[in-house]
Amino acid sequence: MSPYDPSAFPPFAVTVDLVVLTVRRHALCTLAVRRGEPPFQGRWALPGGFVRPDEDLAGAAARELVEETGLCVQDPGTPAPAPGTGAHLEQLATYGDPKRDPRMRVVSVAHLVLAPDLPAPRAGGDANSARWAPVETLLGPEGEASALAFDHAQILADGVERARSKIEYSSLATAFCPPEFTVGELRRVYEAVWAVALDPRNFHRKVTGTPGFLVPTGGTTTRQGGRPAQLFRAGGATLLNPPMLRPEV
Amino acid sequence: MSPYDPSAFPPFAVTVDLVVLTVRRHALCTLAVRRGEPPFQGRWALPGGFVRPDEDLAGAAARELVEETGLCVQDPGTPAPAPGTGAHLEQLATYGDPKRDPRMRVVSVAHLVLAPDLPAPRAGGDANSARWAPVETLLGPEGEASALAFDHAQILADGVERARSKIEYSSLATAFCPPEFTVGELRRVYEAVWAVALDPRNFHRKVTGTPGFLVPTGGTTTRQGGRPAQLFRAGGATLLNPPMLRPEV
DNA sequence: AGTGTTTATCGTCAGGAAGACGACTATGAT
DNA sequence: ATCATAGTCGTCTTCCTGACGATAAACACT
Repeated sequence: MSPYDPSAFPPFAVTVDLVVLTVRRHALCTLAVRRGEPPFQGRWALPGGFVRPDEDLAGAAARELVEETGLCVQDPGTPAPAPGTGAHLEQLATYGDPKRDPRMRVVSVAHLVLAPDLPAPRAGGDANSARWAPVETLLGPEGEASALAFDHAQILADGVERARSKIEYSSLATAFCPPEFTVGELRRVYEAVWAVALDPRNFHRKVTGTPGFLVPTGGTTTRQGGRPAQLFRAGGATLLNPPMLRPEV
Repeated sequence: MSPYDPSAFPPFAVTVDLVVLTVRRHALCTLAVRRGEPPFQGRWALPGGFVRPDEDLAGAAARELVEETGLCVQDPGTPAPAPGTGAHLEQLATYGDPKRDPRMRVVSVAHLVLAPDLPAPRAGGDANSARWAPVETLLGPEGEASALAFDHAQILADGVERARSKIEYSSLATAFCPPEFTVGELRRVYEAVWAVALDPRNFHRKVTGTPGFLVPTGGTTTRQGGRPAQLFRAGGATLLNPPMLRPEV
């Protein structure tokens, strides 16, 4: 058989699933929707849906994101024209185990979205309920009652690990922040994503000393209490060199 | 419409494509096959083929790899039982632009394979010709006559970039080496993949000083000429911390 | 007004890692 | 014997980080 015979191919369903991460109340949270139908009816799952015949994968992911959250995505691939605006979206990995969906053969292209803290999930489309859940809860002990549907626990774990490692060597952590933010707010993002405590003084030295990472806006804020802090925007740099080091243990 | 209605979904063809990288004569090379039929007849392309209804994505990639090269893959996920044996395989990314194949909607899950230098590509299966080509050649100037079919130039570029960055912080470079190798051979792998020159003394200090990276076998070899060099096997460590630094510029 | 608390920011110091590079060693080739 | 080639061990300087002291500027009390 020809490896590219277009007339005889096994048909697959292709979906996109979304790992939408944000930082809420010092914890890394993800968007979960409750399934309204079998299989896994009533269980939590990652948002997602079928790819349409005429859209590409990133487009399908962006569409699902708007439908579920109202969030707009910075043009993928293009360096953000207005850093801090909108969310970051990237492809995560593809999951295609023959048995991952009991009904049929579904290949799901998972995407990772990093978003600033949002007011509240609007249950758009057909999702009759949606919520931000701490990833600790969803990935907690094995066999948890709150376990995610399908292989979504694995997808979420992969997405979280991707985010954890990517903020080491890129400026992506700013995607969790509003357009203007303080060094302390950025530090709390790192602390939430890595679930560690960082030294405020060394962190400040590191981020302000990395060229192109942060651009001072001139303003200050006191919204965190304490001494007023300088406000920054994300700079043009996307890669951190040397990287931010994740503490051991 | 329900996002998971199994009865009405747009059918896609799902394929795997392989970026098989190796180091030959101090150059990073990839496996290319010549297409025997339209579209892109006579052009070079990455090896690949349809995913079968009952196999998972990594399994399809491993099967295609055996068909094309005879190469066996270490059980993916499992830490290599015999490091240096077989090839490393991992998922790279998924390409699903609606127009990427002019005939039909094809979503391709690209995989990356790192292999030691192999004798010669055996044109297995139906590939009437296959060769190792330096990635420089295939990715050279835009609009080259030798350009790859479909979006395979993009896939290859992504695979090369993945390999280049992954040998920074992992011990994956040993996947390009035979089971036993010298520090100099490993250094030449880094030099070929990164296309840079590295200081032999600092490189030696770095790799021998990283716990778990290299295990001396006791033997020595002189196959490179010059003073006999110690032979090593890949150690159990998979992550390099701190990473190997890629020289700037 | 004064005191404590919180957060931000600057500075100092010691230790580790890396780049540059000198020196020596052990082979084969001429 | 001499040279060329590769491998291996050291040294020195520089940069970065982690640990942590000290000061600054706001707010909440009393």
